[in-house]
Amino acid sequence: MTYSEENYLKVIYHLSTGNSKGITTNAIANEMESKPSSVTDMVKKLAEKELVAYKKYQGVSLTEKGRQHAVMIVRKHRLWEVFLVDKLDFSWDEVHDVAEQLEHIKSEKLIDKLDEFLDFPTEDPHGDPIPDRNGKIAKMEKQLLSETSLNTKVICVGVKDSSSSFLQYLDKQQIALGSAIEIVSREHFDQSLSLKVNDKPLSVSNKIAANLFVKPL
Amino acid sequence: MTYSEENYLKVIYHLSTGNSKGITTNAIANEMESKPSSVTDMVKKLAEKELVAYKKYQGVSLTEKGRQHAVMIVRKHRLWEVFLVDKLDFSWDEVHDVAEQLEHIKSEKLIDKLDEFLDFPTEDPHGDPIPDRNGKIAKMEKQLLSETSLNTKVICVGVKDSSSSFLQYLDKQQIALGSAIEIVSREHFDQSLSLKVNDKPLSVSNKIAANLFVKPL
DNA sequence: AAACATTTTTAGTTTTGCCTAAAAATATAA
DNA sequence: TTATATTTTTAGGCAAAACTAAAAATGTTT
Repeated sequence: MTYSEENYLKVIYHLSTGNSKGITTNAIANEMESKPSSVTDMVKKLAEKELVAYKKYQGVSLTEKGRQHAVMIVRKHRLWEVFLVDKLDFSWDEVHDVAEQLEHIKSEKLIDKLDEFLDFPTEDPHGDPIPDRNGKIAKMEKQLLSETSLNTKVICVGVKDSSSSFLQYLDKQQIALGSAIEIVSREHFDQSLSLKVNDKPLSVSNKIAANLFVKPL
Repeated sequence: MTYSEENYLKVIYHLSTGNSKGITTNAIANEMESKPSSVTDMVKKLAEKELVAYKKYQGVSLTEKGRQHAVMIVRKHRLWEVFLVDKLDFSWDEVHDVAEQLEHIKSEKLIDKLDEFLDFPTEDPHGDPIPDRNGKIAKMEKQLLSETSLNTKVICVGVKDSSSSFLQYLDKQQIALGSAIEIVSREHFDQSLSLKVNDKPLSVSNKIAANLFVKPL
């Protein structure tokens, strides 16, 4: 499996979650910052290897085999992120690009040993679940802050958008995984929220709230 | 710098140590398990980028810029080897292939943080020196066991050949870095040696002795 | 120094992964 | 439902990195 094939599988995997239909070549091309025609080429190759199911003009979807491969790449990516943050003191907004490279290292032993070394973490630094060595993903109860009702006490358990600008905003506001959040009021006009984050008052836009995962206390 | 270019630089670097003249395309092709014609192509490209000095039919040598790059790849390779052995419990005969992949990961921050995490090791698991972040290599006093005189007490500090078959042989004989070795006698016929390794008697062929680095106590 | 052998380079292909431009299929609108 | 717009695929090309086979240069013998 080449570097490039792995990237395609990963992208198709991510586009698939919560999307039951076939993934369009356009969507893939957008995500990969490439061209639809390039995607068509690669998708044919992946179909040849039975990693995706593909019918012309109908989009693609992962086969079970393809899904299994994709999940393993995600596992590697997220384990490396934990390593970078927990062991090498990277911050959560710095890990993505390096993990993108590390996820392609081929050695089952390496990844299982790393898993053990990190104490079998179940989530990465952004709160995303880490598949176990069999590809099983423990799903966590979580909801968007924007969809949470008033006066609820919740804790922050993840981010939807993990762009560094969003993560740096959260750092600035001292919101981290594990932060206690209470929704004090919701502005009707723009859906912005008044919060208490670790007992300190903070006002956030709906866009912020729509990218923060929380779970009830 | 591509993956392939890095591999060429690394190979040229290794062939250069202890070899003042230009490195032949044939030598490089042998080392890389490829063909001389392929080497010629790549060498031209590297010369274009001023990483090597190259004159047709005269072989290649690294420029200072090329040497600096090569040393950084070696630094990464050896640091990752330390990581694998010290932190993930790999044995010294298992690390090479994985380190070969990891050495191409691009992130200065990663490698400096890793260095720090490992406590700034000066040698890799085979006793080879690890260049510091400026490319400086501390050279260690060491000699081949085969060139050591009788009745000398030495300790094992490295291996010349780091193939897994040799390393596994050493494991079996319980010879490791730090082992105390005394040369009891040398057989004139085949230059084989009678040793005491950690006070236990052991007889080894000249070939073994010619691949073990030791230093006087 | 000429003849032969070896090494190195050149020339021309192949494969992979991408591209552009044009054609084909599908989706949307009048 | 036909016309128009959008999406997707095909066709043909390009660059990187490898290869084979042939040509050129260098080395080695006699």
